[in-house]
Amino acid sequence: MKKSREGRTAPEGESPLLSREYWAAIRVWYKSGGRHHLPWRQNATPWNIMLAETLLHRTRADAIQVLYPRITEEFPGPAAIVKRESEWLEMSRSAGLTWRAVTFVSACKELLAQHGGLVPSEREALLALPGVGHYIASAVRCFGFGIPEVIVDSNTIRLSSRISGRALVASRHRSREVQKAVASLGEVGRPSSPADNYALLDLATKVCRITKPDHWGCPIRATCATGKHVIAGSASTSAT
DNA sequence: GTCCTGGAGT
DNA sequence: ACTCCGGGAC
Repeated sequence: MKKSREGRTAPEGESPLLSREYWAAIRVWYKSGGRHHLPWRQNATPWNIMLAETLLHRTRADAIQVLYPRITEEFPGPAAIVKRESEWLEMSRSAGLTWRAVTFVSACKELLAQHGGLVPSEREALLALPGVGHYIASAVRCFGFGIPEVIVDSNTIRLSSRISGRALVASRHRSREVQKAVASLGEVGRPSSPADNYALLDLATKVCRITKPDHWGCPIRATCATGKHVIAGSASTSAT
């Protein structure tokens, strides 16, 4: 009921970065190039997503991939985490967490105390949980609840930056500028569906990599400022 | 040794 | 807005 932020007018309607045809190309690429095998995508409940995103925070997906099935089996909900806290801490420590795992226990206690042990879908309620910021809140809402969201993380910031050719500083991911830039990735500039957001994340990690981006394997290279530049350059100066 | 990543404290 | 956190990959 109260969605209007205090931003004066503001709606300048971000122009979409990707046309309908390029979104179609991304979806085609995603069918074969997406990381559909990631275990937290198989059974994407709000709890599983919250757990997975917490684990993924500071670790690579490969490392969590092996640990995740065991953890979800051992801890199917916040009650299990609270009940066997030391087991949780020990198990998650091997993934390279520490204080984050402790924070997660606090979040689980709040889930039990204030949300009947269930992960809430409201953004404000999610953000109120310890260790849950904008990224995890959006991920839980989108991947866990199926609500279209703009996922702002280093991957989508990098995508937006390279496609538009506009430099974006990832450290300012909370700034309005970056939020809008990432939002413009969505078809018609709106929040994307879970599948589309998975596609963006996979494209970012597998093709639009931090180092050595695979421009030639990119389904949207023709509309990407960075891709166009590189490919045009290679036409005259290939070699090396 | 350096960088990486999102949240929180300052 | 800036800085720290903690382990792994390189």
